[in-house]
Amino acid sequence: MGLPFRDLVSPQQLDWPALAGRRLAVDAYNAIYQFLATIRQRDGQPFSDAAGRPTSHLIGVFYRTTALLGQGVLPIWVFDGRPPDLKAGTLRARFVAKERAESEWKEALAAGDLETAKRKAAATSRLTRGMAEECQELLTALGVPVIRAPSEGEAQAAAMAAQGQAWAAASEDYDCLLFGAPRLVRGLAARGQRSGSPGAQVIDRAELLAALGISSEELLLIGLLVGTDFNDGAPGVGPKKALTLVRRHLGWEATLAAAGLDAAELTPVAEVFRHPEVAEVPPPVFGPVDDGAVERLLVEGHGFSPERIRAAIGRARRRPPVAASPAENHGRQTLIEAFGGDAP
DNA sequence: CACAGTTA
DNA sequence: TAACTGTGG
Repeated sequence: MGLPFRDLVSPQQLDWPALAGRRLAVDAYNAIYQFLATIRQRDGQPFSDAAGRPTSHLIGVFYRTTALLGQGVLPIWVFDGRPPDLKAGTLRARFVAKERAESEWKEALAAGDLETAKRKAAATSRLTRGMAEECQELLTALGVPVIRAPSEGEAQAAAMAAQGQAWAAASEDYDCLLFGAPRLVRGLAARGQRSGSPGAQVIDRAELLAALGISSEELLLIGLLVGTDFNDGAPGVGPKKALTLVRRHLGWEATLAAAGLDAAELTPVAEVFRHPEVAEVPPPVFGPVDDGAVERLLVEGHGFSPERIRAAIGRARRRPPVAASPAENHGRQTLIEAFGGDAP
């Protein structure tokens, strides 16, 4: 899945006030897949409405978004378009892995092993076109901008951060860094309004390169060596070995050759990262929550509890004040700007 | 995942 | 108030 960069990066912890007033280009598919994997019952069965239609994606998107807004964080949800042709192999492998997890889930259930069952069930998650559209509809009703990327959502999110339309890209996958995001926000689980709640971690791309002593192209090389969604990587080479090799600064061809990879074959893969297919998008605008539309979708459409929905919308409206001093406010958007000059 | 109710 | 546990759909 994502690049194994955990051992290479040293993230900086951010509390909620540090994120307030900032726009985040959220990798929607990454977040929703996590919701589908984790918002499940004890036996691994996903949540569903009375008609048996899944609702885990809606629960996750709704509560994540209202929690972020309640913290003053401004999420722009960026959805995937058509995957690059080079991803076909990865997509096939994922399909096979899901089939396998499906049978292992059933086996665990038959054996009465609920813990394994839930873990296997998580790996069967499928995000359908209809589910993505439903999430987009919900987000629009919440007054939150939705971007449909032409191709990879992470690439679009990275581009938006690079262009300053967002402060950072938000994803659990490190791929955003290869796509050029200047900052990557991870761990965006918005554990309530509670004091001392964790907030999130940020990885600054320039700081990362400086700390590792490598260039942008060399970071891409590490990706190619360990493998991405678009290539297999060198056998036996993980992040540590890849970094050691890249630090010899042998250059593009020699580095790949040293790991037994064919540079010519990897040029199109590198191009996906260097020049990803992204769209120019208008400045994202946040609007007011359309209570009626949210309730129609969640309460009437899927049997959510109206009390819970109203309570969460209320929390989303109760945003913290914008940063106190101009210095602290640097790089942030005031809530009046964010809400199209119509702050409540 | 995030909420809500419970417990100490 | 914080930590824990069951529930939501």
